[in-house]
Amino acid sequence: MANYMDNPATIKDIAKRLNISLSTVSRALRNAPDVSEETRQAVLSLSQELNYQPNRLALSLRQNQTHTIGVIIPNLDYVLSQMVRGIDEVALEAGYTVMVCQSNESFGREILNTQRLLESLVDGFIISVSSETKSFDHFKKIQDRNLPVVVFDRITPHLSAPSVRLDNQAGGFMATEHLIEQGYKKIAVLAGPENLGISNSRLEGYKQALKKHKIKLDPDLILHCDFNQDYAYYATQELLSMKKKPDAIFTISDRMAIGAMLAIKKKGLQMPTDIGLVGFNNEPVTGLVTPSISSVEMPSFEMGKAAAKLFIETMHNKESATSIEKILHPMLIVRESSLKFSA
Amino acid sequence: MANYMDNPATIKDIAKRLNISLSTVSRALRNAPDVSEETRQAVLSLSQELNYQPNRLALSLRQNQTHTIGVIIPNLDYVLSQMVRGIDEVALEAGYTVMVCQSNESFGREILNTQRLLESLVDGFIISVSSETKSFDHFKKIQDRNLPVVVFDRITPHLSAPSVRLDNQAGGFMATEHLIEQGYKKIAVLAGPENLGISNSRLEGYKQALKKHKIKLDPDLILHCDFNQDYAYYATQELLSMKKKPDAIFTISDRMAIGAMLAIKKKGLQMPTDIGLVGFNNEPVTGLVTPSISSVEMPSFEMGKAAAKLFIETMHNKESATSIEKILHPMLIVRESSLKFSA
DNA sequence: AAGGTTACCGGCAAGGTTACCGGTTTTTTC
DNA sequence: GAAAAAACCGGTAACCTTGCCGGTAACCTT
Repeated sequence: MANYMDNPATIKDIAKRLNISLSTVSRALRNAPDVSEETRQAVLSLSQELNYQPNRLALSLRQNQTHTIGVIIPNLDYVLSQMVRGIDEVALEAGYTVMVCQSNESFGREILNTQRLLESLVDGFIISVSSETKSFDHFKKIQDRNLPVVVFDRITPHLSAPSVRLDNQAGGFMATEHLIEQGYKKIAVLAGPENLGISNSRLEGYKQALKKHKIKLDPDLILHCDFNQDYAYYATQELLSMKKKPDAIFTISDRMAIGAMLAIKKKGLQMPTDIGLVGFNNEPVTGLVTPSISSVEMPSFEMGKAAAKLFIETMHNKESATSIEKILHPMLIVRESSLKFSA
Repeated sequence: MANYMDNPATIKDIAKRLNISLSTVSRALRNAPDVSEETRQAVLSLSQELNYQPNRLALSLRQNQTHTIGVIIPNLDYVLSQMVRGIDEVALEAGYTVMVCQSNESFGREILNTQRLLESLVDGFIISVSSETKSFDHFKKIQDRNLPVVVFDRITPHLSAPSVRLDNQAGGFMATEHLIEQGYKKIAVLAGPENLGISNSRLEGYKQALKKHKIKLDPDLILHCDFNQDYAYYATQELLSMKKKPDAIFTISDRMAIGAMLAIKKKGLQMPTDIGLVGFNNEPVTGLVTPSISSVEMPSFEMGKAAAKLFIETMHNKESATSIEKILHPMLIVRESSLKFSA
């Protein structure tokens, strides 16, 4: 009744046509021993003729792995897109497919994503946590199942797993020191959300730079706000209406730097003379606005690749090295917004 | 020997513990009839206790569907990220997970992606074709397997499938007409790759606008080049060194508009007085540069949602309506780069 | 009292693949 | 020429779930 050509061919079809057993076909296709060259050739050529493709579901069911990596990220902005491209690159090469889920910075969504990916029986996770996330129970479920996890970019001490991250502290340090060297005295920071590791590390770098150059830390110059252009805009307006107004601002992301820039312009101040500005991420837009904005570059694409590589390593020897921490280095790109004294 | 708690519980475990058969457990869990309320409750409560999750692989194998959508896109730029977010949104809601693959505008990569997703036994595809793609045999393999396909954004007549797209011609038209109304006489176009539908539609809109306003078409003012800032930069330099230099440029993407802007600035010309500029996509960057760039906005997020919705519809009644074409409408955002006469 | 209906449940097969065990044939070895 | 080794192959179970069919008991019908 059913036309054999309708559905994709299976080893069963091959076995029937060649009058041999399933096992033999399976062995032949996998280049296992215990198959005569003759039958192997017969199987191989017939499988080509029938355009045989192994059924991944059956395979996964049998072998208990899906060759799929679950990737959870807060969004798909410029930096994360680059990282995803890096992950994709390495994963594809290694025979994995990735399932990318965006949490949209929402805690609930992150839980849902985790749940869904677990149901999809992914072989493991590559995660960058949402900024809303304060509890980590949903990730414990992953480790309960003994699945490998790599965290990247936004890492967290609450999740013990191999990680790939930027040396955020160094980034914060070099941005701040650069401003100091340019003669700025009262440097404010627009830090990100308070519970986010990368925010605090970059802030730590800022503090370190002040300390090195013996500048007293002024807590009023540190403002926490969301990773968001609008929030940064309002925060900057606030800063600029202070009595002891800052003469430079370091923002922890470029999105925020843009917000700051707009507020500065609105106020009628000039960069870099009245006020200096340094951002973070080196998004292309920073080089296009006027004045162009100095920014700390992170090797996003490389970070994505590193995360995927680390994942695959972890995958292959599960036991070892839960405490591997791969750290990539930032680079300061100096542009007009902070260059008081041109070189 | 094996600890029962090690591996996720299966219906087998439940059956054993309750001393009933697999079938009964299955029926109870699916709220099928032919199960007494008593046993149903017993099954349900034990399944909760054991934290039972149905194994999706076995389910997929049995039911011949994976509840997974393969998404193939050329890259993850601003517009496509929005679209993917839209797709994600709807898919999640409908119980699907998506596998996003980037072709990186490479034909070979697109073939590989298609292959991989087919192997992963996705239930269907949502596709935006790469700009390099001129042959469509790899997509035929999808339709050979009778899998539903929805094409979006970059659609192509060579692939007969339901589609979601922007009214690109209208976009090209409104951009051009706007420039004409602002008094520009010699309007050049930086068109995209020649074989790409969206390029040609936008170009068609341009021609239509010229025709309506009885402006003679000058073929020298139409330049095809890659969707790329650098190419656009050089193309614009070329345009500006012509004898009969244009007084306005319409670029088919914002990325190209940026390239054009840089070339114009380099040449020392002023926008909008010396030369007008309109881009396409309304990326945030267009509102941030100086002068801000007018651009044609497309509802990317909505387009993604529409594509996913259409996919799910197609999925549910496979036979019907291969020729559905959902068209969304663009909107012109006027900014400084083209506003000769302020309103 | 014989037959029919209903409510409930179990057995088996199917879906595609591979691991394991055991069996048969051929080749090698002394 | 017999025994050991090697080469080759088939059967079955396993992975987990569901669909189909058949079966048992209790109840209801005439």
